[in-house]
Formats: sequence, C-alpha cells, structure tokens
Amino acid sequence: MTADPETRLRADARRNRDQILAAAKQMFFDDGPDVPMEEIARAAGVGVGTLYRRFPDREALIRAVAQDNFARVLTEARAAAEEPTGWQALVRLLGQSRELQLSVRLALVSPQASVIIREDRGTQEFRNAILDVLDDIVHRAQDEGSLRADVSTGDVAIVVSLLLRRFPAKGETAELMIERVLALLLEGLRARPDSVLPGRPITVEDLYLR
Amino acid sequence: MTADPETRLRADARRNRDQILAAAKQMFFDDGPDVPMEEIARAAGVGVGTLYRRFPDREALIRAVAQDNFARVLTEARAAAEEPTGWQALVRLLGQSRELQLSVRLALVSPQASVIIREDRGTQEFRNAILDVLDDIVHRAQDEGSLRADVSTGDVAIVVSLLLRRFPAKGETAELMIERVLALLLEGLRARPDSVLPGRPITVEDLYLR
Amino acid sequence: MTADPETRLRADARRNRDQILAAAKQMFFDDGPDVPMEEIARAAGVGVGTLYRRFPDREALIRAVAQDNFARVLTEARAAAEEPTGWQALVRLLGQSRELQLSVRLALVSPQASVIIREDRGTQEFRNAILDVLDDIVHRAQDEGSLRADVSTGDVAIVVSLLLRRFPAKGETAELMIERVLALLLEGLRARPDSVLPGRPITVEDLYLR
Amino acid sequence: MTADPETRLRADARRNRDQILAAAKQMFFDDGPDVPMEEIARAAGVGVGTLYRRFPDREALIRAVAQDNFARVLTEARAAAEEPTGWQALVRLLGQSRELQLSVRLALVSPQASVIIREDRGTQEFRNAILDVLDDIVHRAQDEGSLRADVSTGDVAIVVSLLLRRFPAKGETAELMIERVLALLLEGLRARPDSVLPGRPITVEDLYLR
DNA sequence: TATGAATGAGGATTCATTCAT
DNA sequence: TATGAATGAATCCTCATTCAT
Repeated sequence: MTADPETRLRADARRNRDQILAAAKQMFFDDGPDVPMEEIARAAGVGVGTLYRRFPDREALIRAVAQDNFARVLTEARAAAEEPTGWQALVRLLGQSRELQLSVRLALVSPQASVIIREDRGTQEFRNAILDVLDDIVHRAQDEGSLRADVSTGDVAIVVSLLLRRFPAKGETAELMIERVLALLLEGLRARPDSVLPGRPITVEDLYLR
Repeated sequence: MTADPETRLRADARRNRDQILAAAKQMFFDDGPDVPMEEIARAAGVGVGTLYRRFPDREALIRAVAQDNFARVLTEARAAAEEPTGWQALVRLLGQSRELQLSVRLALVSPQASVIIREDRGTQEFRNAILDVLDDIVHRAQDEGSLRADVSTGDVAIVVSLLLRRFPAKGETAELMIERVLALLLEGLRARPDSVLPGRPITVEDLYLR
Repeated sequence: MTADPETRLRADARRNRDQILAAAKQMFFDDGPDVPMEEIARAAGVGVGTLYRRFPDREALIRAVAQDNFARVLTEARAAAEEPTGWQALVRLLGQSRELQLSVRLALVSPQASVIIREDRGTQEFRNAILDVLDDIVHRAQDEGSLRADVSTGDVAIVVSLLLRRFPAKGETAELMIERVLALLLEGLRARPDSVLPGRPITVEDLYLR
Repeated sequence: MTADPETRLRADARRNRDQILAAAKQMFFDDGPDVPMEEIARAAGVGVGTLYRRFPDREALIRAVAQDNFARVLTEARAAAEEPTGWQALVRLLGQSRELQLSVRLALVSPQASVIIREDRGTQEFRNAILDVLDDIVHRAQDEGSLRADVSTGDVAIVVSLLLRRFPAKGETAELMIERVLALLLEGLRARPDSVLPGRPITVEDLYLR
C-alpha cells in the first residue's frame, strides 16, 4: 500500500525492460531484425509473454531499440560538441561513429525496419536533435576555416552514416579499417583552396525524404 | 527427339532462368532477401515449381544472384582498367560503383545472406578476379604518383564498398549524394606530400576474414 | 484480530464478489463467454488476482453467473405464481421472460458453456425448483380450463426458453418483437375445443437429457 | 496444356473446398465458431495450409459457411413456395426450419460471428432473396384469409428464426419439441376473428437494423 | 517440363493461470 | 489480501518446399 513496493516493482519491471532492450539490440545486429521473438526473450532471460507485455509487437520493439540507440548518439554528439574547436568536435564525433555502429546500424538493414524507424515519432525527434548538434559543429568548423565551405550539414551526416556500415572484418582489423576510412574522409572534408565538390551542398532537408 | 526441340527448350529454360534472376535481384533489393519465393516466381512470370526446378532452394537463388552481380562488376572493372592512366581507371571504377549499387548491396544486407555469399565458391572466384583487376589499377595509379602510396588494394576495395550503401534519399538527390561522397573520397585518396594515414595498409587478405 | 475487521472484510469481499459477477454477466452477454478474464477483472474494477481468488477458474465463474441468474428466475417465477389465476400467472411469467433474457441466455450460447452449466449441481437445483413452480402454474391453468390440456410443463418450459433468444433488433423494436411473439404463443397455448397438438406432451424429464 | 487437366484440378480443388465447408459447418455447430482451425482442417482431411489457401482467415470461412447455409435456405424456401396455397407453403417452410437448424444457427451464436455474417455482402443478398420469397408466401396466405392479417413478413421471419434454436434434447425428442412448438405457433398465426396482436406489424425493415 | 495445390513446420501473438510483492 | 507482472501453452497464420496433374 505504500509507495515502496510499487517503486520496487517498477525497478524490477525497468530492469526487465532494459534486459529485453539490450538483448534485442544485440540480436538485431547479429542476426537481423527478423530474429524470432522467442529467442530474444530467451536471451533476455524472460518468457515471451513478458516481452510482449512490454512491447506489443515486433515493431514496437524495433522502435524502442531505435529510440534507445538514437538517444545514445545524441548524448555522444553533445559530448563531442564540448571540444574546443569545431574541427576537433567533428573529428571526435566521426571517431565515435565506430562506437555508434552497433547503435544505429539497425536503421540501415532491412527495408521494413527502415520504414518503421523512419516513421517513428520518437526517433524522429532524437534524429532532429542530433542533426541540430551536428549543424552547430559544422558551422563552427567552417567559421574556423578548417572544414571546407562547400559542404553542408547533410553532407557531413552522410559521411557519418558511411562509417556505420558493417566492415568486412572482425575485431582489430575492422577497427583499423574504420580508422583509415575515417582518415581518408577527414582529408576529403578539410578545407582546401583548390578543391571544389560537384553539385550543391546536401542539406538536412534532403535527408530521409524518400 | 531431334536436337532442335531440345535446343529450343534450352533457349526457353535460359530465358526462364534469366527472368527469375532479374526478378529475384529486384525484389531482394526492394524488399530484402526474405521475400516469399512465391512472389519472386510471380514477378518472374513463372510458377513456384519452375523456380524450384532452376534453383533448389533460396540459398541457391541468393548464390546465383550474387554470382551474376559479381560477374557484372568484373566486366565493368575490366572495362575501367582500359583507361589510359591508373588514376582515370580508378575514378571510372569508383564512378561506376553507383551502378553497381543494385548489384552488390545484397551482400551487405542480412547477416544470413552475407554468410551464404561469403561461403559461395563461385562468388569467391569472381571476387578474387575483381580484386586482381583492382590490384592492377591501384599499382598503376601509385606508380604514376597520383594515388597516395600508403593505401593498398584492400583500402580501395573498402572505399568501393562504401559507395554501395543505400543512401537516405530517392532519385536525383541520391545520385547527388553519391557524387559528392565520391568526390570527397577521391580527395582523400589523392597523393599528398604532407598526409599520412594511421596504421598499416589494408591488404586483400584482410578482407572477409571474419 | 477482533471480529470487527473480519466482518468488514467479509463485507468487502462480498462487494468484490458482486462486482465481479455483475461485470462477468454483462460481458458474457455482450461479447460471449470467451472474453478475457483480464477484461472482466478490469470491468469489475479489481485485479485478475482478486478475480481468481474468488473464482478459481473460468468455469467456476460461469457456474456462479449461471446460479445467480437462475436464482433470479426462481424469485420471479415465485412472484408470478402469486397471481390469482393460473393463466394470469403464466402470462406474467412469460411476460417476464423478456427481463430474464439477459439472465439465462448464457446457457444458450456456446456449446461449452452449455455443458458447464448443465452439469453444475447448484444450477440444477435452481432449475428444478423453477420447474416445480412452473408445474404448479401449468396445472392450475389447466384445471381452470384456460391452458390447453394437451401440453405439459416441459412444453411450457420450452416456450419460455424461446423468448430468451436474442432478437434481431435493438431497443424498442426488440421489445416489440418479444411482445408480439409472446402474444402469438399465448394464442397457441390457449385452450381450444377443436385443436390438438401432434405427438405427446413434453415432460420435465424430457428436458436437458442430451 | 489442354483444358482437361485444369478441369480435373478444379474438380479436386472444388472437392477439397466442399469438404472443408462441410467440416467447418459441422464443427461450428458442435463446438462454436472458435474451434481451432487445425481441427477443422483435420476433420476435412486436409492440412491447415490448404484450409488457409481456400479461406484466408477464420472470418472468410465463417462467411463462406453462412453463404452456403443461406443459399440452401433460399432453395428450400423457393420449393416451399410451389405449394398450391399460401398457407401450405407457410406450413411447409416452417416445417423445414427443422432441417435449416444446422444451416442457420451459426448466425445466432457468438456476437462476433453475428457481426461478421451481418456485414457480409453475399449473405445479405441471400437473406434478401429469402425474405422476398417469404413476403410472397405471406401475402398469398393473407389473401386467402388463412394467415392473420395483423402480421407482416418480419413477424413471420422471427417465427422462423425461433425454430432455429438449439432445443434442450437430442434425437427424436428434439424433433418432437420442434413439431409441437411449430404447431403452437401455427395456431397463433392462424387468422381468427376475435384476436389482435399488440403493437404494429414487424416489417422486413425492422430486422437486423441494430 | 510447367504449374500451382497441398503439406506442415515455424514463428507471432494471446491469454489463462500462477506467484512475487 | 489485492495487485498486476511473469510464464508458457495454445492457437493463428505464413511460407518454404514437395508433388500430383
């Protein structure tokens, strides 16, 4: 009757929910977004019923995983934005992409999952917040003269997304690949007097408009 | 009973097979590698029975699509290698990647498809042949002094693969995105006296070794 | 620990039980006897746990609803029997059937529910008591010469049950339907010199013997 | 390639379909409209897959059974209408109701099934055709002076529906019950100079309007 | 040989019932 | 004792694959 048991219950439920989310994230990334719900439940150490109590169907689970992922990305983007210069912030953000890999790749996988995530309001909000932070970083870096002037935030977002792909190797070799691709991309992004990109800058509005 | 009807039959069978492959490729890319076999058959204008006569199961179909894709890539790579300079060959090859998108993305999608393709002997042979061609181009471009010396064929292969991703837009905007990312990557790949990449070059042996 | 809280508890428990019964009755009639137990609990304003404390399983709940229903029918039948003449008692009893509709229809719906109810001892006793009252009324009306002599109590019971059906309309129209069907049946039941029914009278023993 | 094999195939499929319909009808009436689809399939001697190929889901199966039922009723109603007098036609139609029992009871059972059937276009058309036939019979019998003048087609339809209920007995006893109730109702319906029903006639428009 | 009907295993989802709080 | 979270068995439905025509 007091608030205490209720709170403890909530703590339990919360823990359950977190375990399910963690298990789902892992399995989505290892095996794709079609893994049997029952396996997710088993990996989370709960019964299917519990999984369905928290997430009414697979879509809801995918949305929840996506929101959780994007929330983490937002946190890291904000931390990166604390760097003294815009360029440093950009480098840090891109460097972290490696850690965000697991986090965001889901959205890139199956066409169905893409649609679900793209249409999810919660994820949209996180995405917009992330793009706002990125926008700041980009402008700062351009004002400093370190980032080439003929790119816009959309271009940089695409560069970030390139780094989220699955690389064709495991462990340290995969790390090395990311590191080197990142270095190549930074070379390309650095302001250079003689270089000009084709077409027009990609803006945030160009993204996700399918 | 003469050779004639048999030949005509073969022609028919060939046409059937091609239709199925084309339909499967399209549907794999539009809807992922889990599209019902029956839908593929319908799109190909044949019954499921016919589909199964040509391809004993889904894996076989995936393998066939992959081989067909890689064969096309090989053809285009060889054509690109005809360019007068190594750098031009490289630019052309990377530029064509956009057209290879549809062709190869399958391997990047579902973890299951990845495994099937990676373990398929036929695809492996095509892949090796492609990498041989790429290897030639890379060396020529480096000998010319246009491609930075601290990359190896594996690095370039990864750059190619980056361009095969699904970009977050449709139609012309997606084309524009690819064009600009390609330009950024070429900037990064260009030989520069003052620039050095971290780690060691990625070799062909580093690829796909998971 | 004193008797007082225990008594209050009983009052509470009683109220709980009544709420559950009322909710269950309503939902059984609106949605059939398969409504989720959880929805019944919600409608009753209690948790499922409480519902299960009172009624160990769905069958027990169905039995309880049936007994409650039949008890009401018995009460009304006894009240009808107070009428001055047997025919008036019969008319009143049949007229009340309309109000008994909700009460008894459950037994007519799903085959499963029928079996549960038919085999329930408590319900059987109520049913027998009701049939005893009806038997009295029938004999009185026949002794008066108003009810045809070639029917027996079983025939009349069946006529009652006919009026418990769900009529294909809502609200006043449904009332009207019942009223007119009732009038037709009373015409048929009225003693008439020239009319004779086929077969033999249906006795109480003929009922429910499946 | 000729029409022959196709026809034979259709014959097979048709036979399968008929078996499924027959099995479903039987089981719906024995066990209610919630019997597991798998049991229906087993009773029909086919796999679930076949059942689902013919009837995409349970609703479709219920609709098909209902249409089949109503079609039979229509046939019998038309046959009854051939009787020389309207009253004889009416008696025959009501007498056949006993055989229609199995046929139509489905619509009276679960609220869900009722809704599905009521909203099914095909069933609606059969129902309307049946009511047209009934309307003719009613008018003929009234013109003859044998059917009471203060009923309308809706009243008679309701009387028919009363006879479709499940009677509380099996076998011959149930037959006897129907026979006697039918006789009582015919007594009530017979034109009588001194008798008048309450309210106004129930028209076809009053039916099913919930 | 082509077709598409049949099969049944597999995976999603629901809900009766139990049990920890 | 009341609550509602957890469990898992039961059922729905889909689709890969086989096989009769």
